[in-house]
Amino acid sequence: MTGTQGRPGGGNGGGRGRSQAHGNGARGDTVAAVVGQWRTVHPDLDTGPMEIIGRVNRCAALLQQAEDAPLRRAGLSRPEFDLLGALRRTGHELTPSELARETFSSGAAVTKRVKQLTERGLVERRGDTRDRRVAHVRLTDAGRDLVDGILPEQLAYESAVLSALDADRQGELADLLGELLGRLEGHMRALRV
Amino acid sequence: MTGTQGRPGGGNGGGRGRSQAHGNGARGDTVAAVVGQWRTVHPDLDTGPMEIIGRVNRCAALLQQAEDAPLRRAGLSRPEFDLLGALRRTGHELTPSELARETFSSGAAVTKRVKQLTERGLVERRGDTRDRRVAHVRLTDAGRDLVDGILPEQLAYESAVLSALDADRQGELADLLGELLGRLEGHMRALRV
DNA sequence: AGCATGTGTTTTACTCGTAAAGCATCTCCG
DNA sequence: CGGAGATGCTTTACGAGTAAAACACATGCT
Repeated sequence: MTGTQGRPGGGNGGGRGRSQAHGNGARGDTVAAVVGQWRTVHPDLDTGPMEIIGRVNRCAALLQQAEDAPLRRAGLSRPEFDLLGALRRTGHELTPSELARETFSSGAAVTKRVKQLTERGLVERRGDTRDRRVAHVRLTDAGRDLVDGILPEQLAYESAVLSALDADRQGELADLLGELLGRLEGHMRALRV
Repeated sequence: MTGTQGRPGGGNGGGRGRSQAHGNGARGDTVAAVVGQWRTVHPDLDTGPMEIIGRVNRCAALLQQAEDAPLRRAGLSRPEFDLLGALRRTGHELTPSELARETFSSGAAVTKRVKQLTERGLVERRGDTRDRRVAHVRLTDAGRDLVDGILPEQLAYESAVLSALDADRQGELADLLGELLGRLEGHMRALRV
Protein backbone atom coordinates (compact mmCIF):
# COMPACT_ATOMS: atom_id res chain seq x y z
CA MET A 1 0.00 0.00 0.00
CA THR A 2 0.89 3.53 0.23
CA GLY A 3 3.97 3.51 2.33
CA THR A 4 3.65 5.52 5.48
CA GLN A 5 0.19 4.42 6.07
CA GLY A 6 -0.14 4.95 9.79
CA ARG A 7 -0.35 8.65 10.10
CA PRO A 8 1.91 10.72 12.24
CA GLY A 9 0.34 11.78 15.45
CA GLY A 10 -1.49 8.47 15.50
CA GLY A 11 -4.39 8.20 17.85
CA ASN A 12 -7.00 8.62 15.18
CA GLY A 13 -9.56 5.90 15.33
CA GLY A 14 -10.68 4.91 11.90
CA GLY A 15 -7.13 4.94 10.60
CA ARG A 16 -7.31 5.56 6.91
CA GLY A 17 -4.13 7.43 6.55
CA ARG A 18 -3.39 8.68 3.13
CA SER A 19 -1.48 11.87 2.69
CA GLN A 20 2.19 11.91 2.17
CA ALA A 21 4.64 9.52 0.62
CA HIS A 22 3.35 6.99 -1.78
CA GLY A 23 6.51 5.97 -3.44
CA ASN A 24 7.05 9.23 -5.18
CA GLY A 25 9.60 11.23 -3.33
CA ALA A 26 9.96 14.95 -3.71
CA ARG A 27 6.63 16.45 -4.55
CA GLY A 28 5.68 20.08 -4.57
CA ASP A 29 1.95 19.62 -4.16
CA THR A 30 0.77 22.65 -2.20
CA VAL A 31 -2.26 20.86 -0.87
CA ALA A 32 -0.08 18.40 0.95
CA ALA A 33 1.61 21.30 2.69
CA VAL A 34 -1.71 22.82 3.68
CA VAL A 35 -2.98 19.55 5.03
CA GLY A 36 0.23 19.16 6.97
CA GLN A 37 -0.34 22.50 8.63
CA TRP A 38 -3.85 21.58 9.60
CA ARG A 39 -2.65 18.36 11.12
CA THR A 40 -0.21 20.07 13.40
CA VAL A 41 -2.92 22.48 14.53
CA HIS A 42 -5.70 19.92 14.84
CA PRO A 43 -4.02 16.54 15.11
CA ASP A 44 -7.31 14.92 15.99
CA LEU A 45 -9.18 15.71 12.80
CA ASP A 46 -9.38 13.41 9.82
CA THR A 47 -7.98 15.58 7.09
CA GLY A 48 -8.51 12.92 4.47
CA PRO A 49 -11.26 14.71 2.57
CA MET A 50 -9.06 17.74 2.04
CA GLU A 51 -6.59 15.72 0.13
CA ILE A 52 -9.18 14.92 -2.46
CA ILE A 53 -11.40 17.95 -2.45
CA GLY A 54 -8.63 20.45 -2.06
CA ARG A 55 -6.73 18.86 -4.88
CA VAL A 56 -9.71 18.61 -7.15
CA ASN A 57 -10.40 22.28 -6.68
CA ARG A 58 -6.83 23.28 -7.19
CA CYS A 59 -6.42 21.05 -10.23
CA ALA A 60 -9.57 22.48 -11.72
CA ALA A 61 -8.25 26.00 -11.24
CA LEU A 62 -4.87 25.24 -12.76
CA LEU A 63 -6.24 23.17 -15.61
CA GLN A 64 -8.73 25.83 -16.51
CA GLN A 65 -6.09 28.44 -16.58
CA ALA A 66 -3.99 26.24 -18.82
CA GLU A 67 -6.99 25.27 -20.89
CA ASP A 68 -8.02 28.77 -21.54
CA ALA A 69 -4.89 29.59 -23.47
CA PRO A 70 -5.84 28.03 -26.82
CA LEU A 71 -9.43 29.14 -26.49
CA ARG A 72 -8.54 32.73 -25.85
CA ARG A 73 -6.57 32.82 -29.04
CA ALA A 74 -9.90 32.21 -30.74
CA GLY A 75 -11.55 34.86 -28.63
CA LEU A 76 -13.73 32.43 -26.71
CA SER A 77 -14.21 31.90 -23.02
CA ARG A 78 -14.64 28.40 -21.74
CA PRO A 79 -18.37 28.73 -21.07
CA GLU A 80 -18.83 30.03 -24.59
CA PHE A 81 -16.90 27.13 -26.00
CA ASP A 82 -18.95 24.73 -23.92
CA LEU A 83 -22.10 26.15 -25.39
CA LEU A 84 -20.85 25.85 -28.95
CA GLY A 85 -19.50 22.41 -28.18
CA ALA A 86 -22.86 21.23 -26.90
CA LEU A 87 -24.43 22.25 -30.19
CA ARG A 88 -21.68 20.63 -32.18
CA ARG A 89 -21.58 17.32 -30.39
CA THR A 90 -25.31 16.78 -30.25
CA GLY A 91 -25.47 17.62 -33.93
CA HIS A 92 -28.81 19.39 -33.76
CA GLU A 93 -30.46 22.52 -32.49
CA LEU A 94 -30.99 23.00 -28.80
CA THR A 95 -33.34 25.22 -26.87
CA PRO A 96 -31.93 27.61 -24.28
CA SER A 97 -33.06 25.40 -21.44
CA GLU A 98 -31.44 22.38 -23.02
CA LEU A 99 -28.28 24.38 -23.41
CA ALA A 100 -28.45 25.39 -19.78
CA ARG A 101 -28.79 21.78 -18.69
CA GLU A 102 -26.08 20.66 -21.07
CA THR A 103 -23.56 23.27 -19.99
CA PHE A 104 -24.51 23.30 -16.31
CA SER A 105 -25.23 26.96 -16.21
CA SER A 106 -28.26 29.05 -15.42
CA GLY A 107 -30.81 29.99 -18.01
CA ALA A 108 -29.96 33.65 -17.63
CA ALA A 109 -26.33 32.98 -18.40
CA VAL A 110 -27.33 31.09 -21.53
CA THR A 111 -29.49 33.96 -22.69
CA LYS A 112 -26.56 36.34 -22.47
CA ARG A 113 -24.10 34.02 -24.10
CA VAL A 114 -26.42 33.22 -26.96
CA LYS A 115 -26.95 36.91 -27.53
CA GLN A 116 -23.23 37.51 -27.74
CA LEU A 117 -22.51 34.52 -29.90
CA THR A 118 -25.32 35.52 -32.22
CA GLU A 119 -23.80 38.96 -32.62
CA ARG A 120 -20.55 37.30 -33.53
CA GLY A 121 -22.28 35.20 -36.13
CA LEU A 122 -21.46 31.88 -34.50
CA VAL A 123 -25.01 30.77 -33.70
CA GLU A 124 -28.48 31.54 -34.95
CA ARG A 125 -31.84 31.48 -33.27
CA ARG A 126 -35.26 30.77 -34.57
CA GLY A 127 -38.56 30.60 -32.79
CA ASP A 128 -40.49 27.38 -32.54
CA THR A 129 -43.51 27.46 -34.82
CA ARG A 130 -45.78 25.42 -32.60
CA ASP A 131 -44.85 26.75 -29.19
CA ARG A 132 -43.83 30.33 -29.50
CA ARG A 133 -42.27 30.47 -26.06
CA VAL A 134 -39.39 28.28 -27.06
CA ALA A 135 -36.41 29.21 -29.13
CA HIS A 136 -34.02 26.99 -31.04
CA VAL A 137 -30.35 27.74 -31.25
CA ARG A 138 -28.06 26.24 -33.84
CA LEU A 139 -24.52 26.67 -35.06
CA THR A 140 -23.85 28.71 -38.14
CA ASP A 141 -21.31 27.38 -40.59
CA ALA A 142 -18.80 29.78 -39.13
CA GLY A 143 -19.58 28.46 -35.66
CA ARG A 144 -19.19 24.86 -36.71
CA ASP A 145 -15.92 25.60 -38.45
CA LEU A 146 -14.63 27.43 -35.43
CA VAL A 147 -15.38 24.56 -33.10
CA ASP A 148 -13.93 22.01 -35.47
CA GLY A 149 -10.86 24.14 -35.89
CA ILE A 150 -10.27 24.67 -32.20
CA LEU A 151 -11.12 21.29 -30.82
CA PRO A 152 -8.05 19.40 -32.05
CA GLU A 153 -5.79 22.18 -30.82
CA GLN A 154 -7.57 22.20 -27.55
CA LEU A 155 -7.28 18.46 -27.09
CA ALA A 156 -3.65 18.46 -28.06
CA TYR A 157 -2.99 21.18 -25.56
CA GLU A 158 -4.84 19.36 -22.82
CA SER A 159 -3.03 16.21 -23.70
CA ALA A 160 0.27 17.98 -23.32
CA VAL A 161 -0.71 19.39 -19.96
CA LEU A 162 -1.79 15.99 -18.71
CA SER A 163 1.37 14.34 -19.96
CA ALA A 164 2.69 15.13 -16.52
CA LEU A 165 1.09 11.76 -15.80
CA ASP A 166 1.93 8.65 -17.78
CA ALA A 167 -0.78 6.89 -19.75
CA ASP A 168 -1.49 4.27 -17.12
CA ARG A 169 -2.01 6.78 -14.39
CA GLN A 170 -4.18 8.88 -16.64
CA GLY A 171 -6.35 5.86 -17.17
CA GLU A 172 -6.62 5.14 -13.47
CA LEU A 173 -7.35 8.75 -12.72
CA ALA A 174 -10.06 8.97 -15.35
CA ASP A 175 -11.66 5.82 -13.99
CA LEU A 176 -11.61 6.96 -10.40
CA LEU A 177 -12.94 10.37 -11.25
CA GLY A 178 -15.62 8.80 -13.37
CA GLU A 179 -16.68 6.58 -10.54
CA LEU A 180 -16.74 9.42 -8.05
CA LEU A 181 -18.56 11.70 -10.44
CA GLY A 182 -21.09 9.06 -11.34
CA ARG A 183 -21.99 8.53 -7.72
CA LEU A 184 -21.96 12.20 -6.88
CA GLU A 185 -24.32 12.92 -9.70
CA GLY A 186 -26.53 10.10 -8.59
CA HIS A 187 -26.58 11.45 -5.07
CA MET A 188 -27.35 14.94 -6.20
CA ARG A 189 -30.25 13.73 -8.24
CA ALA A 190 -31.45 11.64 -5.34
CA LEU A 191 -31.26 14.59 -2.98
CA ARG A 192 -33.04 16.70 -5.52
CA VAL A 193 -30.34 19.34 -5.36
CA MET B 1 -10.90 1.31 -26.37
CA THR B 2 -10.74 5.00 -26.58
CA GLY B 3 -7.50 5.05 -28.39
CA THR B 4 -8.37 5.56 -31.96
CA GLN B 5 -5.39 7.74 -31.53
CA GLY B 6 -2.08 6.01 -31.33
CA ARG B 7 -0.92 7.46 -28.11
CA PRO B 8 2.51 7.10 -26.62
CA GLY B 9 2.89 3.86 -24.83
CA GLY B 10 0.71 2.11 -27.35
CA GLY B 11 -2.89 2.88 -26.77
CA ASN B 12 -3.60 2.60 -23.12
CA GLY B 13 -0.76 0.71 -21.64
CA GLY B 14 -1.62 -2.42 -19.76
CA GLY B 15 -5.02 -2.68 -21.42
CA ARG B 16 -6.61 -0.50 -18.85
CA GLY B 17 -9.35 0.91 -20.96
CA ARG B 18 -10.63 4.14 -19.69
CA SER B 19 -14.13 5.31 -20.30
CA GLN B 20 -16.64 2.56 -19.94
CA ALA B 21 -16.36 -0.77 -18.24
CA HIS B 22 -13.79 -1.10 -15.60
CA GLY B 23 -15.51 -3.54 -13.40
CA ASN B 24 -18.15 -1.15 -12.20
CA GLY B 25 -21.36 -1.61 -14.09
CA ALA B 26 -24.06 0.98 -14.57
CA ARG B 27 -22.63 4.45 -14.18
CA GLY B 28 -24.37 7.72 -14.77
CA ASP B 29 -21.31 9.87 -15.28
CA THR B 30 -22.41 12.66 -17.58
CA VAL B 31 -18.91 13.28 -18.84
CA ALA B 32 -18.80 9.81 -20.30
CA ALA B 33 -21.93 10.62 -22.27
CA VAL B 34 -20.48 13.85 -23.55
CA VAL B 35 -17.29 12.15 -24.60
CA GLY B 36 -19.31 9.51 -26.36
CA GLN B 37 -21.08 12.17 -28.37
CA TRP B 38 -17.84 13.75 -29.40
CA ARG B 39 -16.51 10.43 -30.51
CA THR B 40 -19.37 9.80 -32.85
CA VAL B 41 -18.95 13.25 -34.35
CA HIS B 42 -15.17 13.22 -34.52
CA PRO B 43 -14.12 9.58 -34.36
CA ASP B 44 -10.56 10.51 -35.20
CA LEU B 45 -9.85 12.71 -32.18
CA ASP B 46 -8.24 11.49 -28.99
CA THR B 47 -10.83 12.39 -26.43
CA GLY B 48 -8.73 11.07 -23.56
CA PRO B 49 -7.99 14.44 -21.99
CA MET B 50 -11.68 15.24 -21.69
CA GLU B 51 -12.22 12.29 -19.48
CA ILE B 52 -9.87 13.74 -16.94
CA ILE B 53 -10.25 17.45 -17.36
CA GLY B 54 -13.96 17.39 -17.90
CA ARG B 55 -14.41 15.25 -14.84
CA VAL B 56 -12.13 17.32 -12.69
CA ASN B 57 -14.07 20.42 -13.58
CA ARG B 58 -17.41 18.81 -13.02
CA CYS B 59 -16.34 17.23 -9.75
CA ALA B 60 -15.03 20.55 -8.56
CA ALA B 61 -18.34 22.19 -9.36
CA LEU B 62 -20.41 19.53 -7.63
CA LEU B 63 -18.13 19.25 -4.63
CA GLN B 64 -18.11 22.98 -4.13
CA GLN B 65 -21.83 23.12 -4.22
CA ALA B 66 -22.00 20.35 -1.67
CA GLU B 67 -19.22 21.87 0.36
CA ASP B 68 -20.80 25.23 0.56
CA ALA B 69 -23.80 23.96 2.48
CA PRO B 70 -22.21 23.78 5.94
CA LEU B 71 -20.28 26.97 5.37
CA ARG B 72 -23.31 28.96 4.40
CA ARG B 73 -24.99 28.02 7.61
CA ALA B 74 -22.19 29.96 9.26
CA GLY B 75 -22.64 32.83 6.84
CA LEU B 76 -19.32 32.29 5.12
CA SER B 77 -18.44 31.85 1.50
CA ARG B 78 -15.73 29.43 0.57
CA PRO B 79 -13.17 32.09 -0.26
CA GLU B 80 -13.83 33.71 3.09
CA PHE B 81 -13.39 30.43 4.86
CA ASP B 82 -10.17 29.83 2.95
CA LEU B 83 -8.85 33.12 4.18
CA LEU B 84 -9.74 32.41 7.78
CA GLY B 85 -8.39 28.92 7.41
CA ALA B 86 -5.06 30.17 6.15
CA LEU B 87 -4.73 32.29 9.26
CA ARG B 88 -5.77 29.47 11.50
CA ARG B 89 -3.54 26.78 10.07
CA THR B 90 -0.42 28.87 9.86
CA GLY B 91 -1.02 29.96 13.43
CA HIS B 92 0.27 33.48 12.96
CA GLU B 93 -0.54 36.75 11.34
CA LEU B 94 -0.30 37.09 7.59
CA THR B 95 0.05 40.10 5.37
CA PRO B 96 -2.51 40.65 2.61
CA SER B 97 -0.06 39.52 -0.03
CA GLU B 98 0.70 36.36 1.88
CA LEU B 99 -3.01 35.75 2.18
CA ALA B 100 -3.38 36.25 -1.54
CA ARG B 101 -0.69 33.71 -2.26
CA GLU B 102 -2.05 31.32 0.32
CA THR B 103 -5.61 31.44 -0.96
CA PHE B 104 -4.76 31.73 -4.65
CA SER B 105 -6.67 34.90 -5.14
CA SER B 106 -5.79 38.39 -6.26
CA GLY B 107 -4.65 41.06 -3.86
CA ALA B 108 -7.71 43.14 -4.57
CA ALA B 109 -9.99 40.30 -3.59
CA VAL B 110 -8.11 39.88 -0.34
CA THR B 111 -8.47 43.55 0.44
CA LYS B 112 -12.22 43.32 0.09
CA ARG B 113 -12.56 40.13 2.03
CA VAL B 114 -10.43 41.38 4.87
CA LYS B 115 -12.54 44.49 5.05
CA GLN B 116 -15.71 42.47 5.31
CA LEU B 117 -14.34 40.02 7.79
CA THR B 118 -13.03 42.86 9.89
CA GLU B 119 -16.48 44.41 9.99
CA ARG B 120 -17.83 41.10 11.18
CA GLY B 121 -15.23 40.99 13.90
CA LEU B 122 -13.56 37.82 12.67
CA VAL B 123 -10.16 39.29 11.87
CA GLU B 124 -8.16 42.32 12.92
CA ARG B 125 -5.54 44.35 11.14
CA ARG B 126 -2.58 46.23 12.40
CA GLY B 127 0.06 48.13 10.53
CA ASP B 128 3.63 47.02 10.55
CA THR B 129 5.71 49.28 12.73
CA ARG B 130 8.84 49.12 10.63
CA ASP B 131 7.42 49.16 7.11
CA ARG B 132 4.25 51.13 7.09
CA ARG B 133 3.17 49.85 3.72
CA VAL B 134 2.46 46.40 5.02
CA ALA B 135 -0.46 45.32 7.12
CA HIS B 136 -0.82 42.27 9.30
CA VAL B 137 -4.06 40.39 9.55
CA ARG B 138 -4.87 38.04 12.36
CA LEU B 139 -7.83 36.11 13.65
CA THR B 140 -9.83 37.46 16.53
CA ASP B 141 -10.93 35.03 19.19
CA ALA B 142 -14.33 34.96 17.56
CA GLY B 143 -12.73 34.18 14.23
CA ARG B 144 -10.65 31.37 15.65
CA ASP B 145 -13.65 29.90 17.43
CA LEU B 146 -15.70 30.09 14.27
CA VAL B 147 -13.10 28.24 12.23
CA ASP B 148 -12.59 25.64 14.90
CA GLY B 149 -16.30 25.19 15.20
CA ILE B 150 -16.93 24.82 11.50
CA LEU B 151 -13.96 22.76 10.46
CA PRO B 152 -15.02 19.44 12.00
CA GLU B 153 -18.51 19.84 10.57
CA GLN B 154 -17.03 20.71 7.25
CA LEU B 155 -14.72 17.72 7.20
CA ALA B 156 -17.46 15.38 8.32
CA TYR B 157 -19.65 16.67 5.56
CA GLU B 158 -16.95 16.29 2.97
CA SER B 159 -16.20 12.88 4.26
CA ALA B 160 -19.81 11.89 3.81
CA VAL B 161 -19.87 13.21 0.29
CA LEU B 162 -16.74 11.32 -0.61
CA SER B 163 -18.00 8.12 0.94
CA ALA B 164 -19.35 7.41 -2.51
CA LEU B 165 -15.87 5.97 -2.93
CA ASP B 166 -14.46 3.33 -0.60
CA ALA B 167 -11.37 4.09 1.46
CA ASP B 168 -8.92 2.40 -0.87
CA ARG B 169 -10.14 4.24 -3.90
CA GLN B 170 -10.07 7.50 -2.00
CA GLY B 171 -6.46 6.84 -1.22
CA GLU B 172 -5.60 6.09 -4.83
CA LEU B 173 -7.46 9.11 -6.01
CA ALA B 174 -5.75 11.40 -3.53
CA ASP B 175 -2.39 10.04 -4.60
CA LEU B 176 -3.03 10.43 -8.29
CA LEU B 177 -4.38 13.92 -7.89
CA GLY B 178 -1.44 14.79 -5.72
CA GLU B 179 0.95 13.58 -8.33
CA LEU B 180 -0.79 15.43 -11.11
CA LEU B 181 -1.09 18.56 -9.06
CA GLY B 182 2.51 18.44 -7.98
CA ARG B 183 3.70 18.26 -11.55
CA LEU B 184 1.24 20.83 -12.79
CA GLU B 185 2.37 23.25 -10.15
CA GLY B 186 5.95 22.56 -11.04
CA HIS B 187 5.23 23.19 -14.70
CA MET B 188 3.40 26.40 -13.98
CA ARG B 189 6.28 27.67 -11.94
CA ALA B 190 8.69 26.66 -14.65
CA LEU B 191 6.64 28.39 -17.32
CA ARG B 192 6.38 31.43 -15.12
CA VAL B 193 2.59 31.48 -15.43
C1' DA C 1 -64.93 30.56 -24.21
C1' DG C 2 -62.49 32.33 -19.99
C1' DC C 3 -59.54 32.23 -16.43
C1' DA C 4 -55.97 29.92 -13.34
C1' DT C 5 -51.91 27.75 -13.50
C1' DG C 6 -47.57 26.05 -15.47
C1' DT C 7 -43.59 26.49 -18.52
C1' DG C 8 -39.77 28.63 -21.40
C1' DT C 9 -37.15 32.61 -21.78
C1' DT C 10 -35.58 37.23 -20.78
C1' DT C 11 -34.84 41.19 -17.81
C1' DT C 12 -33.39 43.43 -13.57
C1' DA C 13 -30.74 44.31 -9.56
C1' DC C 14 -27.03 42.88 -7.32
C1' DT C 15 -22.61 40.47 -5.88
C1' DC C 16 -18.09 39.22 -6.70
C1' DG C 17 -13.74 38.91 -8.93
C1' DT C 18 -10.32 40.95 -11.73
C1' DA C 19 -7.00 44.07 -14.19
C1' DA C 20 -5.16 48.30 -14.21
C1' DA C 21 -4.40 52.57 -12.23
C1' DG C 22 -3.47 55.00 -7.96
C1' DC C 23 -1.27 55.96 -3.30
C1' DA C 24 1.91 55.52 0.19
C1' DT C 25 6.13 54.04 1.61
C1' DC C 26 10.58 52.00 1.39
C1' DT C 27 15.39 51.29 -0.68
C1' DC C 28 19.09 52.17 -3.38
C1' DC C 29 22.53 54.90 -5.05
C1' DG C 30 24.60 59.07 -6.74
C1' DC D 1 20.21 64.29 1.43
C1' DG D 2 17.07 63.39 -2.57
C1' DG D 3 15.08 61.61 -6.37
C1' DA D 4 14.22 57.01 -9.28
C1' DG D 5 12.41 53.00 -9.02
C1' DA D 6 10.49 49.03 -6.54
C1' DT D 7 7.03 47.21 -3.39
C1' DG D 8 2.61 46.55 -0.72
C1' DC D 9 -1.85 47.61 -0.57
C1' DT D 10 -6.22 49.86 -2.08
C1' DT D 11 -9.38 51.94 -5.29
C1' DT D 12 -11.78 52.16 -9.64
C1' DA D 13 -14.12 50.55 -13.70
C1' DC D 14 -15.95 46.87 -15.63
C1' DG D 15 -17.42 42.21 -17.12
C1' DA D 16 -19.81 37.98 -15.85
C1' DG D 17 -22.82 35.16 -13.23
C1' DT D 18 -26.90 34.57 -10.29
C1' DA D 19 -31.62 34.71 -8.13
C1' DA D 20 -35.81 36.54 -8.43
C1' DA D 21 -39.18 39.10 -10.89
C1' DA D 22 -41.25 39.89 -15.22
C1' DC D 23 -43.06 38.43 -19.58
C1' DA D 24 -45.11 35.72 -23.12
C1' DC D 25 -47.28 31.95 -24.33
C1' DA D 26 -49.53 27.34 -23.66
C1' DT D 27 -52.69 24.19 -21.35
C1' DG D 28 -56.31 22.45 -18.62
C1' DC D 29 -60.48 22.92 -16.10
C1' DT D 30 -65.22 24.47 -15.57
